[in-house]
Amino acid sequence: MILNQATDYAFRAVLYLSLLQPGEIVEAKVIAENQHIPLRFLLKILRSLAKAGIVKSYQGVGGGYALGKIPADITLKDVLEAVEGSIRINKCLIDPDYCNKQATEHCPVHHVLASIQQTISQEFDKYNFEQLKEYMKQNLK
Amino acid sequence: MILNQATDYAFRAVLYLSLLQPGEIVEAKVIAENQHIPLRFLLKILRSLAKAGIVKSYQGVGGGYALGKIPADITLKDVLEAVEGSIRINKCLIDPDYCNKQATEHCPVHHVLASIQQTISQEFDKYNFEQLKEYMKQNLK
DNA sequence: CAAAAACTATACCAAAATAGTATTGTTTAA
DNA sequence: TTAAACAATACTATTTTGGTATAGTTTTTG
Repeated sequence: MILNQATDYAFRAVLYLSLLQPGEIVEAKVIAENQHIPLRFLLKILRSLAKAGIVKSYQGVGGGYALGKIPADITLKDVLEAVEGSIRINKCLIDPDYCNKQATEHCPVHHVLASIQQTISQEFDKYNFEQLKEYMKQNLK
Repeated sequence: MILNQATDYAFRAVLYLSLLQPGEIVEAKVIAENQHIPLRFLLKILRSLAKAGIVKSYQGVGGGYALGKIPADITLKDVLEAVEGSIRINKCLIDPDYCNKQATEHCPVHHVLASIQQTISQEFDKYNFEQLKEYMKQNLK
C-alpha cells in the first residue's frame, strides 16, 4: 500500500523535465545529480518511461532525454503505471485464483475493493505535470 | 501499491464474524477452515485486530473470537490500519529524510501525494461491515 | 486440582519483491 | 573512428512478506 522508490524517482524526473524548455534534451546524469537519484537506477526507470511515450530518448553524443508529450498530457497515473504496471490494490482483482473462496462474483470484499481501486486510479489521473509546474512556480514566489 | 495478504485475510475474517449473531464467539480454527486461511497466520492477524478493539478474544476452553464492536462501526480502514499500520503512499509523507531533496515544504509531488493519500484514506473509511453484510444478503437471493 | 482447549508472545525462516549494480552492446555526433 | 550517450539483460544484497515453531498463559470442566 505504498508507491515504490522507482515511482517516486520517476515523478521527480518527469517534473524536472517538465520544467525545461519544450523539447529540451538533457542527459540522465544531469537529472540524477539534480534530483539525487542513483544514475543507473534512473536509466532503468527512464527506459520504462520511454516505452510508455512519456519521455523520448536520444542516443549517441549529445543525446539524453526530453518529454515525449506536453506536461499537461502526462498524469501521475501515466507515470505510475509506466513504472509499476497498472494500479491494483488486491490480488483477487487480477487473478480469481487468489480469491480464497473462489467466489469472486459473490464476494462483497472483492466488490468494494474494485470500487476503491477505481477511485484511486481516478485520483492519480486527476493530476498532471502542468499543474505540478504551476504549483511549483507559485511556491517560489 | 497493493494490500498485503494479511489485510485480505483480515477483511474476510471480520466479515465472517459480522455474519454471526451479535456477541457470538467462534474459535479461530473455524474461521480459518471456513475462509481457507492458515490457522497460525490467522491467529497472528486476530491479535492485531484485538489490539485495535475490532475483535475481542476469549482465552481458555470455550474461548475464541467475537466482534469487539457492531459491524456498522468497523470500516475497511479500521481493519487495514490495524493490520498494516496507517495508510501512507510514499515514504516522504512520513519521514522527511526520505525526501531526496530535503524540500518537503516546496515539493509539489509531496503536496499532491498528501492529497491523494487523504482521498484514499477516506475511501477505505467509507465502507463498513454492515454494508458488506447487506451486499452479501442481496447477492444470495 | 489437573488436564485440555483455547489464545498470547516471541522468535524464527523461506521465498518473493525491492532497490540498485554490472556487463556488454548499440547508436550517433564530431 | 572514437567517445559520449542510451539499451538490454542479468546479477545481487537487502528488506518485506507470508507463514511456522516453540514455549507460555488463561479458563473451563470433570
